Amino acid sequence: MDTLVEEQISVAVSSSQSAIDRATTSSNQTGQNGTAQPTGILSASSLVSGTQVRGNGTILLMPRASEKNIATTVSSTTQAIAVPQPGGAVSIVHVSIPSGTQPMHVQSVIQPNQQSVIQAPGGTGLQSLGKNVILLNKGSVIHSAEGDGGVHPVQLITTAKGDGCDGDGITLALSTAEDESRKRREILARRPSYRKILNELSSTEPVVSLGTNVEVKEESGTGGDNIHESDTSTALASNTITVAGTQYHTAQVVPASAIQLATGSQDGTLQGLQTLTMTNAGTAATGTIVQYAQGQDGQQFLVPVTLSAADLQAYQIRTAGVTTSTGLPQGVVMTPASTIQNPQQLAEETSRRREHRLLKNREAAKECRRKKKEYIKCLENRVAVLENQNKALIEELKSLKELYCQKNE
DNA sequence: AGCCCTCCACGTCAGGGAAG
DNA sequence: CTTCCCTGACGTGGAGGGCT
Repeated sequence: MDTLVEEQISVAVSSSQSAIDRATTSSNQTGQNGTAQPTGILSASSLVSGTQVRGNGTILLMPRASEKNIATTVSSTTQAIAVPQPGGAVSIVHVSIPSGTQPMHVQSVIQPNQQSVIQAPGGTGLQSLGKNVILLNKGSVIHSAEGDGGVHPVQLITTAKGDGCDGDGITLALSTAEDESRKRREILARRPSYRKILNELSSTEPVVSLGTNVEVKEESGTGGDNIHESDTSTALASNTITVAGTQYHTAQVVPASAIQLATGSQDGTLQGLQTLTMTNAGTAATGTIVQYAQGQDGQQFLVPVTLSAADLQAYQIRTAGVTTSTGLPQGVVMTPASTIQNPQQLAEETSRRREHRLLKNREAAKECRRKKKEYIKCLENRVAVLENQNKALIEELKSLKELYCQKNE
């Protein structure tokens, strides 16, 4: 379970010397695209120094040093508050911001690189909140309970890469009144898409994938096999692989070239020279492999196979037991291209493909479980925030009822 | 200590969906 | 259509706790 770090931060905002960085905005901001934006929009360009606008859609306003109790003066303009959490612990942050005559309380659960929910229950209204709290990751939800008890969603407009902007531009805009109720329902009812969340999560993390440079590592517990595979980004040479005492030779990749085959006699003397021209119709990503193996009857096969880049990564062939002084097996028998006639070879190829698939699936399953756990964590955080919000709304309703009763008396 | 239960992580299989 | 990736489902083994 996550350790919830509860912090109490009392914040009064000053105009210039506050320990928190502030993002200021005016009622007529000019956005990054140069167009005028409506009131209440906080654009990335308005952020003051110390503010980090991250590529993953996070605006992080760093408090200076480790100050947590900040005494500043009230400002009528925007204040942005950020609370970094070392170690990635979930923090519940309560912030009191003087706004006019009444303090506004903001509480949030913030988790690095995850969806966060920032909420500000209270009667101070959305206008203040919309200008005050900016710390969110992509996909975050910001709620503000207005005095009427309604919950106002704050629309997050993120100019992502590919839409013509630089990818760092993030604007926070208040939604229009006609959208509010609909969006409120959507935000509250929306079950975050598992896949979407995971995509967003993965976009903020270095992706570990099996690229073209595959490093094959066999687990020590699986028979102690020790496989070394050549880096396929380089030209493949003939390498020797020892697996469980059996020697394997990696194939020689011949890209659209001629192959010279020298067959030797039993005593190893050079009897003749055969030249095979193998045309490689594939792209540069493909290669022609000449593989040779010794069948159960001692007959040896030479099998040219055109492989894709993926296949080249892990390709290996089994050598014949005895080779001549030329380095080529004795009694070479040519087989048609892409036709593996040796049952043993076929079985090995099938086994190799299966092992490769299982390895991939193993990794995928691990990744899937990891993402699922993160997703569940995210849901738990959201539940916690919504419960707090619900509690705050109930309290607000209670106080409003009391106020109403007092007025009527 | 031995047994049982639960939880957790893992590997594998199967099926669906996306991409080429 | 094929290939690859993702994910639910299932089985397995280890760890930890409770009970006898």
